[in-house]
Amino acid sequence: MITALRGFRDIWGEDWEVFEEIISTFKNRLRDFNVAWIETPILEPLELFVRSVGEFTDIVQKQMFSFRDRGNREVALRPEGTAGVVRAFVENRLSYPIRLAYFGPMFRAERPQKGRYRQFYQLGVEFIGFSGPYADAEGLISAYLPLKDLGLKVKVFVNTLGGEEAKVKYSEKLRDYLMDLDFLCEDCIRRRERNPLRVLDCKVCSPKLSPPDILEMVPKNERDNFDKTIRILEKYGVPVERDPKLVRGLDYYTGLVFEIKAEELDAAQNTILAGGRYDNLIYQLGGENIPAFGWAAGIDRISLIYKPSQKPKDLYFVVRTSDEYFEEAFEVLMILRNSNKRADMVFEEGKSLKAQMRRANKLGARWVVFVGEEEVKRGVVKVRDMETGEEFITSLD
RNA sequence: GCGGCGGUAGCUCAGGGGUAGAGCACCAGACUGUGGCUCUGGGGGUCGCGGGUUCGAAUCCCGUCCGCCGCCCCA
Repeated sequence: MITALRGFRDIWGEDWEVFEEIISTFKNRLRDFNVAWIETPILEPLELFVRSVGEFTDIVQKQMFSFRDRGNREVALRPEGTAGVVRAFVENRLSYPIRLAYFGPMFRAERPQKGRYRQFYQLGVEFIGFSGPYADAEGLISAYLPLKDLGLKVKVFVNTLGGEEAKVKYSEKLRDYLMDLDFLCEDCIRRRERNPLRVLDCKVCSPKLSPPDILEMVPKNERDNFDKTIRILEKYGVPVERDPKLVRGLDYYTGLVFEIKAEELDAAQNTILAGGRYDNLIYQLGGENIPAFGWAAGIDRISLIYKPSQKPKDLYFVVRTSDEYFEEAFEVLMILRNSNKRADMVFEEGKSLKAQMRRANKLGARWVVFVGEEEVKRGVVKVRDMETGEEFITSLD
């Protein structure tokens, strides 16, 4: 048997319906934010991700599906959505400001786990040409509202990187601070040299730390923006919590960063949506110097906790008393479908009426339509309501 | 990429050197035109795959693939 590759999976039936409900909930809400939808390629030049996500990030260093195509070009399956959308924005010279939204599969060669796949689905937005605290706030609100619509219990964590300079400066200052400590765990001793920001995430060491706060290094205007953004968010009903340790794993973020976590999920996969401001990326990718803000939601993870709405299927199921009336039954089936009814019947021959009824029941049919000698003779059908058991005769709908 | 645990019927799992099991699901019957509930019967597995040990392996050993958990990282 040939099976799917590690970390890749099939999604069908109820699982796919859950996906669709989640996506359409986002679509409905994002419509109110006046977004335009965009579809970009799954395969892009490797260089695009090296330049945007960051050459030294883990994603680029060890998690990309990259290879040479037949023309010997270095290409990669997209590990995230922002790079492609920004590339498309620059390449097609889209007018701005513009709010773009996308949905599609992303690929990362990570170790699979629950809620963590090598092909996973993200729905995201890029608000290009918008800046300032109101823009940051509306961007975050556009992420929060769909999650509320889905009925999820979430917590919003925010922080600011205060611009590229403040980010670098802070990283150095933090390293200095950590170098003087003698109680760090083995992992953190290794981390403090290469990636001091990660030490802040360590479950063991973090509680013992009193690290310098990045806000002390953030320029005053950035700090004012950050404070004002939080005030706006609170005014519009988005409860936020500052997490001074929050730093995103992609290099392109420059200002506000945020993560939304689901309370119902374990820490390993509880971040269901994340994003932030990236004011330099468009310029870095050959465009004008345009500020932007974006986020991406992990649909696979959201589908782990979303409880689908239980809407009954109004399915009509046509049964025949004998295969003699197959043709008439099929005719009824097509009449139902032509009047836009969801309808089905048993196509295998030699199935007893009882077996057909069982099938109808299994598929959750609301109505069963009988076609038999009596009905054919009189040019009518008998309809049974499967919930109440009531039956009635009617001419063809 | 590293560490731990696991893989037996469609699903959830028991069995742990001597003929492959249960529940659920599926199929068919139980007053000859009617589902669900109940009863009866039935089909279905090269016990993840490959190699080794053994008279004999689902069972023990090695490898490998896949899954889950943790690390790393992230949606």
